[in-house]
Order: sequence, then structure tokens, then C-alpha cells
Amino acid sequence: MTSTKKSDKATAPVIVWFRNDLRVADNRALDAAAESGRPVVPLFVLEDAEDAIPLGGAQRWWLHHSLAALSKSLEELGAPLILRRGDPLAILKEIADETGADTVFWNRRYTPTLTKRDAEIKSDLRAAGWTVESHEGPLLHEPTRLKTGSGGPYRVYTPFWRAFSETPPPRPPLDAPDSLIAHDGDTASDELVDWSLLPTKPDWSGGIADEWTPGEDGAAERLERFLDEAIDGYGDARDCPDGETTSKLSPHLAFGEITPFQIWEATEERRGDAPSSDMTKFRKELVWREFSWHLLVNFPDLPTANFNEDFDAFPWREPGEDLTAWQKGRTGYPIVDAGMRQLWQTGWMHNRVRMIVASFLIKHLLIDWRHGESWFRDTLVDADPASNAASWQWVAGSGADAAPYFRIFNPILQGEKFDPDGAYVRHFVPELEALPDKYLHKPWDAPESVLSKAGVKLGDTYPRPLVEHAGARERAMVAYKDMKGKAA
DNA sequence: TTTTGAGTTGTTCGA
DNA sequence: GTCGAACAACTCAAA
Repeated sequence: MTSTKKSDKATAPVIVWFRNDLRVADNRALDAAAESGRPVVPLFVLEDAEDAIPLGGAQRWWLHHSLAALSKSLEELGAPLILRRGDPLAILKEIADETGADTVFWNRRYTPTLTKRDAEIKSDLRAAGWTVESHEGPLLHEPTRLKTGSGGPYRVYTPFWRAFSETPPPRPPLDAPDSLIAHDGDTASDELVDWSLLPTKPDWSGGIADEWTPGEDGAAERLERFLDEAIDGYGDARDCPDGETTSKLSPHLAFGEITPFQIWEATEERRGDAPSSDMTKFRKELVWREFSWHLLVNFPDLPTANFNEDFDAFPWREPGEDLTAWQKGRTGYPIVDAGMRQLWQTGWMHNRVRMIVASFLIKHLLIDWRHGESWFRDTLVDADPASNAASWQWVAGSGADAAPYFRIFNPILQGEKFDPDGAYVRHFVPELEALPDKYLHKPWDAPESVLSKAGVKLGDTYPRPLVEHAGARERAMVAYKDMKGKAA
């Protein structure tokens, strides 16, 4: 992958093409460019390619702020970030014309369509005499590296984790370069604001901005705070959606503001200490991310096609108004509505609640998981093609290592179990704030006097349940049997 | 090749 | 209130 540098190239600049790796520390491509001793032209391209999956609004907001942060870091290192919009190959060639560069470094990305495109760009540039280096991407293992005894990909998490644990530990992270040599000469850059990544009419980003600090520094602070405050007891507390019980590193990982290598090292125990069970639990979550990418790379259709083809015969209902009610957080089930509103307001949802709302959409409303996958992709700041697809299929029962279909979350019990004091529901569904705990997760069971005292009018201030739980559960089981009959 | 043990995250029912 | 079994058989991973 590395070509010998020719001597006449010694002073020509190296382009570092940033993609989902918006950081300066532990960045192999940037590190290699700095090590080359040559001027560096950092480039980010807003890609308009037709096969590129458009970013959701929440991620566009994040990208804006992440690029602003990266731009500042690179400025401080001495080489300002160049922003361009359009087709990456054409832009790389333009930059080459402008700067004399004929070398580009990047870090790999693993979304199958993008890997393919990167390979095309690489061969095109090499044919034109360029030096192209693609460096290690944002995974602890190349996603094709782990294989079962018979040489195939894993489809079950536990053996994957076992195999992962038996490989050498992940490498330590790299420091950021001390400084970069700037290219001597003007290279035009778009203005970030002109990309209109931020919402304007209306500006709905307030709730997201309160919650998040995009960028490498924000990511590092988040990691530190998590290890200081939440890792103790993580194993149990992580299931509770209220409060800071999880790392919330997912959006930073999605944009490559932090790497799993940095996280892994930060969770390293002192030499000789066995990792605590909380730490192992957390690491297992990180390895779930690896497993999802392992699945996506080996089964590129994962985001669009049922992994288990039996589900092609599943009798999904037409989405219609039920889907809209779910999206808006108006299903009449408080824990579901709290989750969907948290998503809408903050661009993020607690993992436990993701499972509850996903199960509700699929099993209570019998709506195809792909509608949910697509909504999450549009609204989550951490939307990740691998984790999103693998998790939706897991909940649906159509995926790898899937839950048995009869494992249908009871949204009332789940609410009572994981939000027992109702703090989470009260925060995101304030119209139920005054209801006593006893009825908070099932307001339809409350006596009229209790409802009116709490200022709740069902069907008016808060919706009645879209479906009744026991009946919906029964209907889901029948649909599943129906599918099995057709598939057999 | 055949066999065996096991599988992130749950709910409901009946004792 | 708490506990174990049933839910439905299936596929995967590894011996």
C-alpha cells in the first residue's frame, strides 16, 4: 500500500483526506503525513455522490460543529483545513493542480458502498501516477479478520467476543502530531457556513446543543467524565435511562472524533489487576460495535434486506398514521413516547429505550423494521450504518443472533423496571408530570379522579394507547406464525 | 461428519 | 411477591 517516494516529490505536499475521522490524535493518515516531513493539505469533501447516504438533519448539525473543531485544531498545528464540495475524485485532482500534490493519505471506511468507491478512486489516482495510502480505519480489528473455525464470518456474538478476546490486545493510541508544515500558497476553501448544515427555519438545534459538544475535545471530556463518574456500577446502572449512566460516546465514535483504541486504552486496568466486571461490560459494548461492522461488511445488504429470509414473508402492516404517532412520541405508552421525544429533542436515545421503542414499532404496531431504521438514521446524531441495521434486525428477530420473536417487550413493565421513579418519563413527557408513580407508565389505568387531579385528560392532553398491549402481543405472535407457515 | 451445547438485553403463567 | 418453566424449535460454533 505504500509506494516508494520519488526524490522529486520530496517537497510536494501530501493531501490528507478526512472523512469519518475528524480528529488529529490517533489518526494514522495524518500521522503518516506529518512523518513524511512534507507540507500537508488537510481536506474535507462534502460528498454529493448519488450513492452516498444523505446525512440526517441531526448529523448535519453535528458535522458542522465537528468540522469547526477540527479546523481549529489543524489551524493550531499549522495547516488549515480545506473544505470543498462535490465529487471527491474530481476535487482531489483539482487540489493537485493547485498545489502540485500527487499524494493522498486517508483512513479506511467500511461501509460497503464507500469501500468500493474508495477503491475506485484509489485505482484511478494510481493509474494517474499518484501515491495513495489508505490507513487503518476506526475498528479494533479489520472487520474481515476474525473468522470462525470453518473460515466464515461470525453470526453469533458470544463466539465473536471469545475470538476477539483471544487475539492480541488492541494497539496503544497515537499522539497528535506536534506540528504540521503548511503548503506554501493559497488553496481556496469553502466557508463552512455556506454549506448550510445548520438548521435555520426553524432552528431546532437548541436541545441538541445543550446536550452535546461535538469535536475531539468534547469526546475526550466525555470519556473522562464517564470513567470518573459512571463506570462504577455501569453493569447495572446502564439500563436506567435517567441520568448519566452510559458513556454517550456513540456520536463521537460515529464521526471519528475518538477511536476505539483510545477508549480501550483508557479502560485498561492497572497491570496485574483483572478488569472489573463493569469495565468488561463496557468493553463488550465496544466489541458489539465491532460485531455490527463485522456483520455489515460480510453481509452488505444488512441495512435493507432481512438477514433471515423467512422474514420476507412477514405480514407487515402499512405504516400510515401509526408510524407518525410513533415518530412524534404520541403512542400513548409513556416510556415509548419519552424515548421518541428524547430522540427528537436531543438527537440521541438511551440504549434500553431504543430496544423498547423498536420492539413497540415492530411488534405492537407490526411496522417493518426498515421504517424504524430509516427514522433513526435521520434523527440520531450517532447514526451508524452497522450498529443501526444490526440492532434493528436484532430486535425484529430477523437478524443475526436474533432474539426469539416471542420476546416482546412489555412497555409498561419495562418502564416500571427501568424508570421506577418516573424521572425519565416526567422529563420528556411533562404533561404526565403530576401523575403518581403508580400510574405513570399506564395512565389509562388511573381512576378519573387521579387523572383530573394531575391535569391529565386522556385523548386530549395525552393520547390514549394506540394499541392494547395484550391484544397487540397476541396479534404479533399470530403474524409470526403466519410468516413461519408461508416460509416453510 | 456428526454431535453437542449454547444463544445480550423478555414475558407470562401457574405454583 | 417470588420462582421456574414454557414460549418453538433453530442455527451456529466448535469439538
